[in-house]
Amino acid sequence: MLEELLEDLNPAQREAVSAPVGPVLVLAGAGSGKTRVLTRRIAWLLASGERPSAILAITFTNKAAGEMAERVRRVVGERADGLWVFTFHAACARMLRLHPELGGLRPGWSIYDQDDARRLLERTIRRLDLDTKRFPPRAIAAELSLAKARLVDPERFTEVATGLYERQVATIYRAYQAALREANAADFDDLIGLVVGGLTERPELAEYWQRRFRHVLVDEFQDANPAQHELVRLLAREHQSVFAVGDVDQSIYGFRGADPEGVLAFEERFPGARVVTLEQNYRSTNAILELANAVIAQNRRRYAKHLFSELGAGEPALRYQASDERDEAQWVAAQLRRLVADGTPVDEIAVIFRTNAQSRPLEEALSEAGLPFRVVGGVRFYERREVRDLLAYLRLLENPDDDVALVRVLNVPRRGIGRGSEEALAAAARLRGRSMLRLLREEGVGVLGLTPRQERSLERFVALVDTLSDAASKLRPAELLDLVVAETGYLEYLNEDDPITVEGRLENIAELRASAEEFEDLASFLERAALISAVDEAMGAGGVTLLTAHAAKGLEFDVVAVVGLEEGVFPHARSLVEAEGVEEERRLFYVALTRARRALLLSSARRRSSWGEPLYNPTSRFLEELPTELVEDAAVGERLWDAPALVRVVTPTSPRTQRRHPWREGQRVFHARYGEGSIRAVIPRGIDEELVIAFEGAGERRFFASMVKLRALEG
DNA sequence: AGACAGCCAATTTTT
DNA sequence: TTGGCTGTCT
Repeated sequence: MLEELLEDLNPAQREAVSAPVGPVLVLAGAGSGKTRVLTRRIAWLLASGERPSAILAITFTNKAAGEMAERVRRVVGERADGLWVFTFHAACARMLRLHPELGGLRPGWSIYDQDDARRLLERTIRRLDLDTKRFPPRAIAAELSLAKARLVDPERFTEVATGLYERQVATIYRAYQAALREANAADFDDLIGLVVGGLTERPELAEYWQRRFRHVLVDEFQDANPAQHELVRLLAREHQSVFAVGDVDQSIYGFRGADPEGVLAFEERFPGARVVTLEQNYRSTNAILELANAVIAQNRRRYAKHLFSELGAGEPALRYQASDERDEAQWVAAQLRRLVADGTPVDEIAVIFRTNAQSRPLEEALSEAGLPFRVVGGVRFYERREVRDLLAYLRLLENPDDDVALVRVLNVPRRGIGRGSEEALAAAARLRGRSMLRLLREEGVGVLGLTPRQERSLERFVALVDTLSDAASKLRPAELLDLVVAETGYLEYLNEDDPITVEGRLENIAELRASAEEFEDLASFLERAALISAVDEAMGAGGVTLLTAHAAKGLEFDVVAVVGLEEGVFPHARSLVEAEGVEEERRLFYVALTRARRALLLSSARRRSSWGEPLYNPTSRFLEELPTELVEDAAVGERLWDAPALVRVVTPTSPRTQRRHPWREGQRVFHARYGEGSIRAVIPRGIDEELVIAFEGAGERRFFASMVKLRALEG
């Protein structure tokens, strides 16, 4: 049984998987099978008789966590039940959900994502009478995030603050943390920080978790920040069984506090650690690996490592210098079209750029070339306004102290509660030391000194929230969501607000409902909604993938085009003035190159307009670093019309445009809340339909067919 | 309270 | 170029 788990592994992979229990560091080059090693190690531990619930496997993305759980399950089946395979944030959220006191939180606490955190921070800055020009919330948020990543709390921040500016930031930090606490909320960084704090200061809880997790495994270890390193250290304190897999050469999140030095310090932190290096690559041709090796060899701070593969010599990279970004995009499109005509599937192709802003000309050129494509990481699902609005309602029901959620929904849909009312409410709440909703409930609107009209609006809002609250404990999350939509008149609001976008927004709400459907309790649904970025949601549809180098990490494609190889673009201008900046950019370029299995296209533009202004950047230094014998220059002027006609183009279709149920007038239906009724009218609304249903006792109600949960009755 | 026009600023970003 | 915010007008 144990031996079986090692059969198809190479010697280095075997050594890692079967290492005796204790600290193990696996330095895994790109494409060297690190996920396979990690999942096999979990299977190995289970096969050795370890309980699943004693194992905590940590990743950075939900996608990676999902894949790992899936792969473990494939190997060990139901013996994987009870295993914790989570992101750092999800693992901490789960611990805090089980033990809110670990982080000084009360049950029902909220997770604030970047947007919520930024809003709270902005309010905090204004409240301190500081200028948001001088203290831009975005920049301050980044600074505080970095501080938290380094476990610098407000007290420590104050101690090390030099100069007036830093001292004021320290004041903001302190006030912001107080505001979070009052709202019974934790931001992303706090999820880690609060658990670390709790494990440090609460021995009885620390003991529980340290006993529970006999083994901690960490993927993408080079991306862990000091707070996360400390978390791993604390969790593994009792058993010292840490299995960390990482590649310093792929550390591309230094700007967010990731600390690849932590990889290098692993052996000090965990004495007696075994270190295994995986250098055999199972992904790319040797030409691609030699290009990547040559680039990364220019970096100083790294463990020397030389990737090789048995997948043949391969073809040199094709390089093209375009006149401008449009020319560049057209060249890429022409090349891709040729490759597709020759049989490369479109979803085995990626175009990688440094910044999202570069995608537009590529989208245009691919459209013109008739190639289907998808852009990864535009506006993300959970960042869409309608999704956030509805989640805010749900959050408020779970956590009445969540002022950020309250402010978000206070006047959405518009109900006559304007800035004046909001400010009066915020001030009064602050003065009386309670949250806004609590103040309204406990003291009424009378204490705010508002006009009768404003008071009435606020009272109506409180009545609405109370109605929803009463239902909250009785309904499943998806049903509660329906109720929120119905009671607030949210669909009508969307339609009035912007009829053009309403169709897409309805789809989003339907999708939110579908994901709510998977949950039995509100807290877990909200936790998931806050922690998932739904990057995965873009995956699946066929087409050329357009994405940033950051988003490309962990993915692989037959063909990769890396565009915009100019000084100031890639490497990014900002990196040129930062210490270690260019080295991180070089790692990013290395990540981009190593995504390719068979072929690489590299391009640059002599002229590129950015924000309307033309820029003339020299070609990227990274291009100069490539071995000349592995780079071939493309013929100048090769264009779309030189490429062969397409054999076939796969056009993505949206599965959600299909109707779920053919509702018809006169149909008898059952609704969980309103009971039995009959359909009075079916009105087409874009891709959706609006149903007018007359209920016995509940009167006439309107729903969108894609969202309402109805059971068809006979007759 | 809400609509609108002008102004400024602008990486990457798993969570 | 876009989007987000501020201040003014209705």
